[in-house]
Amino acid sequence: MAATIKDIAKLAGVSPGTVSRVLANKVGFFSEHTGEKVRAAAAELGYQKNTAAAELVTQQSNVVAAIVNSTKTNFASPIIEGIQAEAHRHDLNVIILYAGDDDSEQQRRALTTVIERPVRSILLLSVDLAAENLTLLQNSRIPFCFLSISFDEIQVPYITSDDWQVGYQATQTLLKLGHQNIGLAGVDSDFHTGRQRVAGYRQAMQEAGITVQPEWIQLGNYSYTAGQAAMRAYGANSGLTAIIGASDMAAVGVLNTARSLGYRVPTDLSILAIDGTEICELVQPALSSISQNFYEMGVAGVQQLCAPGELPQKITPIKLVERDSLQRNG
Amino acid sequence: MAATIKDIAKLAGVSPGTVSRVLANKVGFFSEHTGEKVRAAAAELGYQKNTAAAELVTQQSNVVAAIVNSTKTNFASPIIEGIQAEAHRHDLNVIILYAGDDDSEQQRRALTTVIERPVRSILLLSVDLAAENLTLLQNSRIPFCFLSISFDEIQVPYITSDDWQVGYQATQTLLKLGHQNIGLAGVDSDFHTGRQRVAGYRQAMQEAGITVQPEWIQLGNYSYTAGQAAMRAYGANSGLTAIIGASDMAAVGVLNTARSLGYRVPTDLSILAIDGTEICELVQPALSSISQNFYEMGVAGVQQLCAPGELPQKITPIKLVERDSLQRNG
DNA sequence: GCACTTTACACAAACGTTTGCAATGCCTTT
DNA sequence: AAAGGCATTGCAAACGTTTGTGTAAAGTGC
Repeated sequence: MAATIKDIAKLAGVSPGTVSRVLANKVGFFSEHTGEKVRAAAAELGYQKNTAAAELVTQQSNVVAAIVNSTKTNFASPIIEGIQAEAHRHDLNVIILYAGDDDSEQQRRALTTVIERPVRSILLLSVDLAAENLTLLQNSRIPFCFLSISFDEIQVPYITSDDWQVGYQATQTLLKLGHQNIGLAGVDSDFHTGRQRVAGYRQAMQEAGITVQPEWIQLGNYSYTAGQAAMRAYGANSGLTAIIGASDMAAVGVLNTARSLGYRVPTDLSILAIDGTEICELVQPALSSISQNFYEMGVAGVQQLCAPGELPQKITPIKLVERDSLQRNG
Repeated sequence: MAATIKDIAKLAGVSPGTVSRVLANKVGFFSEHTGEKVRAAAAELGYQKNTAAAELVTQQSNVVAAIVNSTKTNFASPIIEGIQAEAHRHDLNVIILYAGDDDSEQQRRALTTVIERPVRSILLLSVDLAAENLTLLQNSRIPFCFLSISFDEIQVPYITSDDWQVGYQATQTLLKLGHQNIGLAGVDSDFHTGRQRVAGYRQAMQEAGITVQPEWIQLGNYSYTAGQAAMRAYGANSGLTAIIGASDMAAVGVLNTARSLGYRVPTDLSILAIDGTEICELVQPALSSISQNFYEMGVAGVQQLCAPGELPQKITPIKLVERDSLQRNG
């Protein structure tokens, strides 16, 4: 139904090849006169290019796909913004797919819809791919890069913050304020990211000569409810004077539950969030955070995929952002 | 480089046509024996279908595109979840594009990347299309539907809440609690949605016999900063006892700024949010809200596109969700 | 006016599929 | 044994582009 290059050719009285060259603006391949004719015909027919067909013959595409693990993770937004901005600079288009939360079936669906189509490269935002899906991805021979997640067991390109440093610096920040009994809430220990954060935390505590009590580390999945659960586990008489939320959401969970348990924040209890997204500024008191540069991760992700040969694993910087949820102890 | 149907054909010793039929599992068109052979060959070569090529010949696609107006709007998530769920049920794939905030150039980019490719239909989440982009969309002849936005001037399919009712019921809720001086903060009056909310608000006030003071309506773009600005404009001695935030974000802006102005919420000031997303539960006090059923909008959106002939404009229900930010006046 | 280059275009193959049609061979039926 | 039916498969066209090659006409230099 839609007009094709052939319709234009017929209307303008030239060959399809010529139309293609005019529309692609291959200068030097057609006269002023035919250029005019073709463009007029195209406009008259309301021509829309069928890029899929073009990609079929050129065997290349200018779309990069971003697969994100959940609609709920709030840090995906700045990463995507970074991707969009940098993609724009390289004249690439971005499509986004949601892969659900650790649902390997949904992951597979998202993955195949992009693999089966001509996409130039794939960015995976914080998605922990099931083993069979990783093989699928690797077999596709499409360049890819993980963002905001790291691995130790497998050798794949990724860009993320130094999670060990995240844990270490968070803990150091609180130690410097005189805190000794410091909790770590909502962190998961199943994946590399969480393990690294815990390791950084432990190292900082050890250097300060403090023995970490087992109950100080409350595991979870970084969610709001994980933060709530952690705080309930600490209880009203935890003896803690500071808590690190393993994510912003976890920190908010800690904050709200601590309040309902009777803590005043930051007077009785300091809270330090990890991530530093928008949500830190929305709650009161605004949460101080070890902030990741998510935007930069997105930018670096598409750069890495545009300039192969670069080293495949990159670390983006983190920094402490002071807001209102920390207070010196004693 | 990647294996094609021809490679499989060669390896299995059959024709490409047969391979296609086996892989598409067209029963009755091939023998058990060749089925085995072909599948084995496909597996051996790690074959990945080129769906773009297939879509070229069949002239149809199973992907629906969702275009969202910004990475920042927090209600996009539940809509997308609804879309995904319903799309899955119809065996469709979903891709998401970001169109930026009222940036007609970015809109055009997003639009053309989907129009130029075989997509079955397009869902536009809360995006207010520039006139020329609407024409582009309409000329493409791809079925589309707007979500969470409505129009009066133009005749297009959309699914959203009844924004007049939103404004009316929000105001009624506060009136019933005995409030008289009620503000409306952060609403925009440039588009249909905002105008309707204001109209509903005015009607409810008028029915209660209250004259709306001009400064009670503070315009804005539904953002956190719009809420802040509105509350600063009201000031510490506003005379208001209740404020409707035009969105969750605006309501949070109002909340935080009110606090810093010395108001206690809800003791001195009741706040009612519009939207009812997750954020209402994260702040303290948790914000009561007139909640929209965003998930349902997503579901209805893909249903509408799967069953043409349905009426093109649909209203999803709203409801009051009581949390902790409202209090009886006097 | 000849050989040569340049310009401007048409032609056709190719990309990886799907699918209508034709062809083959076997099995029934009469 | 001829005719018809059916199961299985191959062949080739088609989808909408891009692009290398071929070629006629026009321009250039001597």
